[in-house]
Amino acid sequence: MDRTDDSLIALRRILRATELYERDLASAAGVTPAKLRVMQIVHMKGGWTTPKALATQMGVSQATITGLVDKLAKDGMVHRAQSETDRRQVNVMLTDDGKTALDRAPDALQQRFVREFERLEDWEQAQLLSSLERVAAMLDARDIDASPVLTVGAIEKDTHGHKDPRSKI
Amino acid sequence: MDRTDDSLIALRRILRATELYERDLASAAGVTPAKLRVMQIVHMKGGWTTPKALATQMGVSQATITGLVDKLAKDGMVHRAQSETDRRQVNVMLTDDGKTALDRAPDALQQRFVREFERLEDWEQAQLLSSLERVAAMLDARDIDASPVLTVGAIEKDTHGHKDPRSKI
DNA sequence: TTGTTTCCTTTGGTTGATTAACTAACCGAA
DNA sequence: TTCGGTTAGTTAATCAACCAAAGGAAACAA
Repeated sequence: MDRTDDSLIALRRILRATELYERDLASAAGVTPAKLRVMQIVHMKGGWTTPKALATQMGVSQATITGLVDKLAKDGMVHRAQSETDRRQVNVMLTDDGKTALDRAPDALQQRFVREFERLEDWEQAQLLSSLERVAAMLDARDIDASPVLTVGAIEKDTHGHKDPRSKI
Repeated sequence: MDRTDDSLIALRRILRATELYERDLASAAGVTPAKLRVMQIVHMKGGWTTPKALATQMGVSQATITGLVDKLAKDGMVHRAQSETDRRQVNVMLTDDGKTALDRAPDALQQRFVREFERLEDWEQAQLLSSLERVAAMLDARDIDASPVLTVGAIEKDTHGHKDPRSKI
């Protein structure tokens, strides 16, 4: 019985599946994964956002965002426009082509997860959620720092105070 | 209470933690993630293996492995030796320096998971394992030969029918 | 006004990946 | 035994995605 190894294997399968889906998704939309991520975030933010916000959310430097937006602009997926309120800022907006491309890339992984998840019994959903949050806490150093000793009772509250507004899969 | 959303968020945190960890490794001790992965696999295989096996396991092309092994050899972490049984083959072996470096650059993320996991009660381990395997099955129906090395980079034994082996989230 | 900070781009890299073309070695069948 | 096909690995050219450092320009604070 090697539960630790089996758990690691399961975890890795989850990561691997996500990776593969991300790639399929991107090729369905005709862009690379990183560019698709930019477009998804722009869409999620209501159609426009700034390079700064993109860099923060994606966890990369602004220089990287400049490069990605350059390519997306050349592909006609987004366009830049100077902010009227702060002329240092640039607004990155989806073009109609960009929106069309996004539509062609439905989030298959998320859809599949949601479909399967909602088919589960109530108690199964609760257990899965609790387990996932626990694993997330185990891997996410910020939570470890915040509460170094995890107890069963701590599971419920350990996502509160999580500032980082991250996207779903 | 939206369990589906919360589960997706937890999943995303798991992916995110892995992603960030891999990047952090790059800045630590000069060991880049891809090179470390090569060394881990060589170690796992008992101290030596071939470029072909590395390419298959990591899901990248042989040319990529050549490049990585080149750099590792230049760094003095591995060395090449022609196989005696098949002179087309090259054996990639860890040097003493390589072994030392592996010890010094442990897989912090995996270690953290293992440490936390093994601190859990027996029934908690069982529940976590069952949940992880369930999620893995939900996301990935394929049968992947996964080894217990927790990295985003793929380890896939059977890449047949997989035309485009890329990596990196 | 002047100095500082913020937002973004430019420049000049590195890493990790690809494909295509090539060499060398093995292997099976005529 | 030698020819043709397959396999293993390297080389070369290229690309995507990242970064750090060094700006420019606008906003802000003193």
